[in-house]
Amino acid sequence: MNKTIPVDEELIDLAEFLRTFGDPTRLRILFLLRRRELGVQAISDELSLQQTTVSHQLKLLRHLRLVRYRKEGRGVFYRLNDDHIEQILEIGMQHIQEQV
Amino acid sequence: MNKTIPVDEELIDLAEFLRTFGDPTRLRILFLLRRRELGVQAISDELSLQQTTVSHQLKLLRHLRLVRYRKEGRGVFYRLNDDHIEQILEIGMQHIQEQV
DNA sequence: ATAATATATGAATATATGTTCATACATTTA
DNA sequence: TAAATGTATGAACATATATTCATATATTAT
Repeated sequence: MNKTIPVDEELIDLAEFLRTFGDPTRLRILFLLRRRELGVQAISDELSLQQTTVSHQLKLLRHLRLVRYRKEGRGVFYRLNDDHIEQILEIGMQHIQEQV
Repeated sequence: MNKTIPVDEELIDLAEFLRTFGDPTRLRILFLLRRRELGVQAISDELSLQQTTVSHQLKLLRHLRLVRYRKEGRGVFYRLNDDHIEQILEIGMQHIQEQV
């Protein structure tokens, strides 16, 4: 394993990426999308969040590539971007469920 | 795999845990500790950070169990808590290094 | 006991972040 | 084209967070 410290730009990108997992609302959206692809409306309804709140958070999730999306008709459908996302959620859950 | 959404308390704990990876200073500390156990002074010197800055961040890292520590003499020596920490750093690095 | 060394903590401040309101943009239907 | 539907965006506000300064606590050495 490579034990060097990443350069500043990488550290900033990495922090930005991992920070995106650091909000309960975004986590709810991610856990929901872990099940299946969903549109904005469906996410809002399922989680009882305002559409604008969901859209703002999805914008972040898109930019940091935690989710992908496709447009169909007047809807936009989101899903998790790749396996990394589920892996981090999984490891995180393991960690917090450990006896302290 | 279990596809349910964690309950609120878990979501808050998980967010708090993962958010802790979301700052470049803390990431620097974690990558440094990935190599070997280190005292506060050594961390400050190595990363050119003030001792108080490092102590404040280590307090966070302790509380969220990203690091463990042991006291020896007048020093306090920190190391990564468990494999989860390295795993998340590793997956995160993979993610940001992917071609966009 | 006093001084020296190592680490931790509280308050203050500047910056970042999440949610809401208002509104814009895009696509489909009438 | 106008209305309806679905989604996105900008500004504002309240709260959270990172760093610094001042100082406290703990351990060792004199």
